[in-house]
Amino acid sequence: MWQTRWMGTTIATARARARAEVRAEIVTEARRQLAVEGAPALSLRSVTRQLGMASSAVYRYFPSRDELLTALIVEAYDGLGAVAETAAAAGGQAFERWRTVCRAIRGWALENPHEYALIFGSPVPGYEAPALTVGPASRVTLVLAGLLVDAHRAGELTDVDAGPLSRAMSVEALRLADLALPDVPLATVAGGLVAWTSLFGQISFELFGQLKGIVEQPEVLFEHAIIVTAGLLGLRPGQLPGPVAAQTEP
Amino acid sequence: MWQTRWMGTTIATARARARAEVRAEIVTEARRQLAVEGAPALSLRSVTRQLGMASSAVYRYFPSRDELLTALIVEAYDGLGAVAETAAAAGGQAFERWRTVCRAIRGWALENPHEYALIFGSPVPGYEAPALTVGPASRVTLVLAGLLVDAHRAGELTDVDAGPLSRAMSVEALRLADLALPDVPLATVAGGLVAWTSLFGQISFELFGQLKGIVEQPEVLFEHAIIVTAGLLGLRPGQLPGPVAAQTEP
DNA sequence: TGTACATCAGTGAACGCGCGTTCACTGATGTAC
DNA sequence: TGTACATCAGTGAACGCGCGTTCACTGATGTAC
Repeated sequence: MWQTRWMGTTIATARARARAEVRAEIVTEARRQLAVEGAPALSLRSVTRQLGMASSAVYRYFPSRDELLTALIVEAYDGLGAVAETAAAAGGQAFERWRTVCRAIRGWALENPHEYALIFGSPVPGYEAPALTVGPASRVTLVLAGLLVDAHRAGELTDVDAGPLSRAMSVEALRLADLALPDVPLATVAGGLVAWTSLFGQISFELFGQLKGIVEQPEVLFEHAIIVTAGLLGLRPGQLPGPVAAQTEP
Repeated sequence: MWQTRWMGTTIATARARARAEVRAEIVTEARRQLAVEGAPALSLRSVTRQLGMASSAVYRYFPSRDELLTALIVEAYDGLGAVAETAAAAGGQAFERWRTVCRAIRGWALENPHEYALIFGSPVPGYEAPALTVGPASRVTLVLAGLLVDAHRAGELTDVDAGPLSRAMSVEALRLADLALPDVPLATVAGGLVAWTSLFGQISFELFGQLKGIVEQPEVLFEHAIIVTAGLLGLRPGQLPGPVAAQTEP
């Protein structure tokens, strides 16, 4: 079926393709179980059981459970990163983009709570994320950074009035600016860091149950947080405080 | 040894005391293992092993592993609550108190990372925190609320300029104000919620390794976050931007 | 095109582990009279 | 003060479980000539 004139390479490709397919099946099933039961309940045996293979077969694809976990972590980061990138690509005013990206990130988290917990929850003791997760992990962060760069270039950043930065904070901000936020004012970079941690702090509190009994409609608080954190970046809503979309009823 | 004239009650008390002591030993040992290995590695068997008792003995004190976990969660909340209360009791200007409490909370988290993860990290699938954790859990939150109430009474709150609140946000803020923040302006209540999630978001990012490779000195960013989030509450540093204490060198 | 050989995905049994929980028991502690 | 009885903390063996990982193997897929 796969034979062509270049038999050797083509057949080799077919085997490699089969290999890639099984590998993908394993990851897919693992992701499914992660989504349903959460990371602690995920085991190689339950994955292979579900796939109808011997439990030892998985070792042809992953040298250990940790490697499979790593694959899931990478998938999670990539999923979140893709969502954020798509949201940012929609364009529009800087404030609107910030809002769109924030909502997209929260949306992804609500749809994939266990994946979110996997990457933003308590670290698994004994597990050290390998270097290859760094790239996927930075996609969201780079989206946020790019947003600030664009806003600055478009002249949409107003001054941030948090008082002068401490010297040490200036050093941190300067290093980051050189890295990913060229020309963005340091006060905005510093505020951006706080907005960044706030954003995920908000989502974690919601997902991990910390708002229970205190905030009845987390999405309402989230919308408020978007506005407030935008202020930390030097972003203001358009001339009129536009309609707040997510005021859904309970 | 314990005999007195009221033998019955006294001896009964002695037995109860012994019981309480063993129970405390179990919890102490469990807490020790939690601190060293983290919650996932904590098992009844390892606790009793370390204590030199039969693994079944623990069932005289805790009907299941989850009950022991609950005890640890309560202890963690109480520890954090006590630290926050002490910090708030130090008095001073509203901004200074905010800063002191924030630092105290972070200090506790850094000293007790696994306890912090236990209460603010990813929830354990299948474990539902029982109602008796609610009281200890609210201690920190009430400290923060009290701080705003005091600041308002002392006239130390300036206006928060985040634009008008959405109607839904006003409803949330009003309910909370009635609950624990009498007379505090709704914009401050709303900002306080965001500051609250930011505070813990910041700490979680630091503890869970999310700042790695991005922020070199987390305490520097934390000090900045204190100032910035204070702004969300309508709190400003004193007349002069006072010395920032935690600018330690690496 | 045909044949001998190499590769390698997948098997199934086994190892060794630690876990939470139950249960019938022993013996010390406390109680009632 | 002494004795019969009740309570209950702690024991030790056992149950049943699922886990990650290893290993010698089979048989299909691919390669070299």
